[in-house]
Amino acid sequence: MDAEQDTYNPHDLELQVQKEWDRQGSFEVVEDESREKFYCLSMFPYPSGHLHIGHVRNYTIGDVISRFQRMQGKNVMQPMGWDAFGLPAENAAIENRVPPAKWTYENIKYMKDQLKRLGFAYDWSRELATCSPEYYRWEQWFFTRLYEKGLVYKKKAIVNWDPVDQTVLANEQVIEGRGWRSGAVIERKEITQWFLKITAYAEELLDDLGQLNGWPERVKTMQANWIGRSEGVEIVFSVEGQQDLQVFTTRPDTLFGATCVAVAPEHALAVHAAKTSERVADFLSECAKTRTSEAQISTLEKNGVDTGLHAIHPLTAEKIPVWVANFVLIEYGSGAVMMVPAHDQRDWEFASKFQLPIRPVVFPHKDRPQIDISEGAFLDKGWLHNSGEFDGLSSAQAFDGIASLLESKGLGQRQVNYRLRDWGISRQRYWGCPIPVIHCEDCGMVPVPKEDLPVCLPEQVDFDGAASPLKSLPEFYQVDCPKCRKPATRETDTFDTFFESSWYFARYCCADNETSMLDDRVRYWMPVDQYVGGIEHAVLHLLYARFFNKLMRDMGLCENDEPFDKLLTQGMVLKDGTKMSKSKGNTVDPEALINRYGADTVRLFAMFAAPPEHTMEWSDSAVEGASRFINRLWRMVQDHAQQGVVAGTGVSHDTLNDDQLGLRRKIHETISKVTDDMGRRHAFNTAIAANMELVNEVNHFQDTSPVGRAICQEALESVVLMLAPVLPHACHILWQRLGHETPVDQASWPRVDEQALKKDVIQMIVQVNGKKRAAIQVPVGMDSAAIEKTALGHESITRFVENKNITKVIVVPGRIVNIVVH
RNA sequence: GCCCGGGUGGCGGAAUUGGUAGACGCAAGGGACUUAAAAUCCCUCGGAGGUAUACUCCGUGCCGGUUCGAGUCCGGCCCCGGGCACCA
Repeated sequence: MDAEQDTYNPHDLELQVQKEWDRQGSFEVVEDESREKFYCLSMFPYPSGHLHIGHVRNYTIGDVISRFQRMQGKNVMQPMGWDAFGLPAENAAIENRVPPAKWTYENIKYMKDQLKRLGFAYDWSRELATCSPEYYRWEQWFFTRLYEKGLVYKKKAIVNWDPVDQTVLANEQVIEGRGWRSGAVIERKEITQWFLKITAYAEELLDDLGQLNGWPERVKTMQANWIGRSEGVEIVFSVEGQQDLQVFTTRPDTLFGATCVAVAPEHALAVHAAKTSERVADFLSECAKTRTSEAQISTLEKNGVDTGLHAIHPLTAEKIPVWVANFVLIEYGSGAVMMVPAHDQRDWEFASKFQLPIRPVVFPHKDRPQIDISEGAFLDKGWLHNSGEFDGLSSAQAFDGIASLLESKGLGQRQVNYRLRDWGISRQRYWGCPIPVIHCEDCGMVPVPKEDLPVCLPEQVDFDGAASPLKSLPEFYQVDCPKCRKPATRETDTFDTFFESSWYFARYCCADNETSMLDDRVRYWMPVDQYVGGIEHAVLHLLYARFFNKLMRDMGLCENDEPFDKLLTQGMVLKDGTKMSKSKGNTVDPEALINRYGADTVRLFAMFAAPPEHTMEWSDSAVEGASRFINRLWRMVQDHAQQGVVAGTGVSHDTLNDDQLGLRRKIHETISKVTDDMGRRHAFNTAIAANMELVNEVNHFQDTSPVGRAICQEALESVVLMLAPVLPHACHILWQRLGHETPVDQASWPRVDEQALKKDVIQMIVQVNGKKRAAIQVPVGMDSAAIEKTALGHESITRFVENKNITKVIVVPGRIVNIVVH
């Protein structure tokens, strides 16, 4: 062995090992019914140009899990691809005068190289990019099938409109109410858009959360709240001289307290009122200047204006005013609410501001209609008063009674409402998948037939950023109607990029199929066993992907109900206390770290710094320690190997001395802990810490006898195997040094030797009044009474208990003794 | 504003089921080796008192509660982060 190989030189070594993997095709997999499969997927990146540290964290987690599962003997598929459509490519096109396609493909090339340098065990033969026609043709086809099934429709929706650039802006492009390029004040504008009926699946999407046992509770909670199922009543208020007004409420028991009805600024009634009232018209144009996002709307000061119209209360026939209010959302329910100021805080604030009557009808006491609502509304359920025939009933009884009465009069209907809205998928942008529809004057909307797909996005375009170039490309939009062959117009909107990321996980199973979207291989690989990605995707992406999976299932394209069996939501990597993003310019480029320390160090650091689900604040000072550890392990294995490796690690347990037994116990305690940490808990940071502890112990173990060296070999082999998922390059070489010919990525995970774990005595802590006062050594299996006696006999304990009354002694065998005195 | 998380030494974090708070590592300080530096090795390292590696008290964002025992459970607050439907 030459001296040069004795020093750890990550750059040459990593390149050499990566070449070997490539040559062997180590991570290319095929379906094999005889083996248990494991599909490990990390959320694919947007090709922004460079990997940032959040990617490194995400993909290292996925890679460690994949390599760990390989060592458990599973047939592991870990693919990678590119979420390649999106706004940043358009921004770059404007900035650098380069077509989005060119920019994107160059980024992909660069980032793929970066991923390879990190040594991830990807099956690159399955690589896909969503901006390639081979990929998006199938979602175009899928869309046309959904259209046939009636799951797609058009309706008007509000967008951010830049009146100077004459274009639609994304929320992100609106900076403090102004267009990011033009600086013009943004307006709300209604335009016709395509929608997917996700609400038709609301119930199943909610119910099936119950079978996702491998998902974090918090993600399921967020999704459940997002879907927002609520049971209530849709009530009809007739309006003088107008169409009836439908109002949904979850609190029909408060109906007698309704003193006003409010509609959203976009509601037909409001628009009608504006024709005759200048005040209403002014208010609507004021509202039209506010942002479209819910976050913005909800922070607005509550404001409104009386339309002058009156609604008829369905049960009392009282005339109550109809207002327009800026906090009523047109997109939720019917865009109108009944206001019950006494029992809804928002309504209470509104009524207080505009001196509308506040009429309490639900009270905390059955017999005593008294309540103080001078400081705020009474939100709890209770007992009804001032409610006609329903006086004296509980809220629950009144809910039923009032609902039934309204139904019998044809003035209302029990209804389940969802907060979830249908998914608007149209984008008035260039760099996206063309929506495959043709508008024909005679035939109406005509989906592009399968044989005409894909509708390719022209890639050589002039792009100035104002409006989509597709709208000025007659060769793109001037087409013949597929039905009647008359001249017609092609849709120039593209899909929301979430469309692409909603099914890529299935396509990886058969990325090479040129004749259909999915095939039989999906049945082998799906569902994804482990999905890894950022917590910021907890609702939107993960909900859309679940929805698409159900659509695909209902079309017979796959069998599984849910796409992701287990989910690991990786915490954000923050820089300066906030999310890293290109637009904020606070990203950390891991490349410099790889150049300086090598990929293994970067991987080790990313996994050791924090548990995967934690948010972590970036700091580069600790990388040094990760590098030091690899060097130490390297030297230890080299030193050991130089004395000659020990073949076979069989040692006769009965003949070992205490130190030897101690190290063997440590080895197997570590294997036991690390297996659990990596396999079940995904606590990679503590798994690494446990290996570091073991390495420290080996370091202090000075036994050079044949038996001692055999145990040393066992320890080093265990560490190399357990760290191979994290440090695949270094461990590849170290495993060879320890005398193995089969590469470590094909080795089996070490097994726990139960015999080595045996202990004769254990330590127990003795407390007095809950404070630690002593530690005692007791034989394993000692009964509680004997433990108590030992504890009370300890000199540090007698000091604390003498002259006091012992009221209680709690003994938890194997854990603790607590003596209660006073 | 609404929904979901988080808050433990100088720093990242550990404590898995309510049972020894601070594992492992970083930074810092001291020492060994070296002509020197780097690397490496050894020691100290939550705060206060104390000669002390004896011992005592305090200590997990704040206030209160449950319990023999609370970082962990419950109630109320404060601060920070994520999402809020056209960033991905």
